[in-house]
Amino acid sequence: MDYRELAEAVGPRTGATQEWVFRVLREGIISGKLKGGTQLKQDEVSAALTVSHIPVREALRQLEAQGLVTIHPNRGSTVTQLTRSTLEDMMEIRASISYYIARRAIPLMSAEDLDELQAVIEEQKKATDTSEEERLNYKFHEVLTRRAKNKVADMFIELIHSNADRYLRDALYSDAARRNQSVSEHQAILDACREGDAEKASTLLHDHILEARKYIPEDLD
Amino acid sequence: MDYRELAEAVGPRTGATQEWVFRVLREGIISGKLKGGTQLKQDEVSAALTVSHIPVREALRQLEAQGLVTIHPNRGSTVTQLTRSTLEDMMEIRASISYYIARRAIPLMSAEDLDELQAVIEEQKKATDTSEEERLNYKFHEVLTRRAKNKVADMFIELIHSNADRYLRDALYSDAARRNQSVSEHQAILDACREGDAEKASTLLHDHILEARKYIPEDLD
DNA sequence: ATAATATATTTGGTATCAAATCAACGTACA
DNA sequence: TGTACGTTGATTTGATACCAAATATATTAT
Repeated sequence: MDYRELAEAVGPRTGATQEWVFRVLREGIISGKLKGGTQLKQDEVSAALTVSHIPVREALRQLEAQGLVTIHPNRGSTVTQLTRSTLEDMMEIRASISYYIARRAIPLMSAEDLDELQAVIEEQKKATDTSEEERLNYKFHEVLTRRAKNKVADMFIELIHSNADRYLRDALYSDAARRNQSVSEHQAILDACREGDAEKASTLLHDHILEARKYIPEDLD
Repeated sequence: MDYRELAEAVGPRTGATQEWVFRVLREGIISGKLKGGTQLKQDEVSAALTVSHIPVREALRQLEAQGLVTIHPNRGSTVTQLTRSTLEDMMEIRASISYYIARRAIPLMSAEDLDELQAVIEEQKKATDTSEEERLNYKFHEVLTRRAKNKVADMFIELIHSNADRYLRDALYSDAARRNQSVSEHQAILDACREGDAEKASTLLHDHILEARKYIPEDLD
């Protein structure tokens, strides 16, 4: 893997070197360019990014703490390879937290919030390429999450997102049938929000997220 | 703060230095010996533990990723000081995840599991000192969590535990009334498990955990 | 063929120096 | 008076050079 290519996508080194290395590797992993199992040799990374091995080590430790990298003591680091089972676990927790989020968020939602969600759905209907679809899907859930005003929920959802979605992307956004179903589920959730039926909306959101379990790749483990 | 004292409590340096420093600081923070807001100067720590500043920095980065330490760029690190609001957020997410955990765990519980939970409750009734009470309370929830077999739930619950409980300890275990209430709630949860009523047990557990919100110290923020 | 040993590679750690950052303080100037 | 501007000092941050420990690979001897 060409780390310099990843670095360019992230932009020039601003602020702390460690933080920059962290962002470069993180983006590489989340985007899927660095696949699960890839070895991340300290000297290779530091040479490619023209930094010393010190900030690289720190970046790797941080990535490990977020689950994105697995450090095998004295044997190097690899991009974390998730198992089917762990991905299932993540989807179930994401669904549970999202249920809570919706229960919290819906009573707090303004007309503008509902319009914003509707606008996202309209964009989704027109979306063409995969990355646009992914961005909009993220946006829909992000608007809901933000409204619940729970920082810990935000963090956990973001953590699951950064770890899991690189495995789900292909399956979730490749076929049109799945995409249409997802958008109409979003519409149903929004409709329930409009009716002020928090219980219904929360349950729909919960089940909508659990759907992703069906799209976990077969060829893991 | 005397870091060497903390180091002794953790034990001798085995394996990687970085890992040892991490454990020393982590234990210090979780136990409450290092209070929120305490400055953690790299040179001070590295001098006290007779290691270089490199493993200290790595340990601090990891602790930051877990929320236990806050790094102010170029201005040093402090033990994270949680706000009331964040603690409330944590309790609500802990309750939501625990609801899921109970729903999952109860159908999987064997007679031995139920006996184990009952045994913990009996011990709780006899417990004298605070640290024993805390250990048993942790144990009760840990048995349930373990049975749900969801690694991500384990991690998140553990993360919240390590961040929040140092703030709740005093209030939760100081007065006897609260303690008795907690134990009888555990009993009610176990009874519902015995009846195989997962919905009831889950709801009881959820509300039991939310109770902790009432015991968040006033003097935060 | 297999066990033991040597060699190379990689990680982990230390010492030391240089640079960057930021707070705090003080001074000049409007 | 009080705001703006430097200066100073403490501290973090990063780099370089070097070494030690662990692991993997190759080689040799039995």
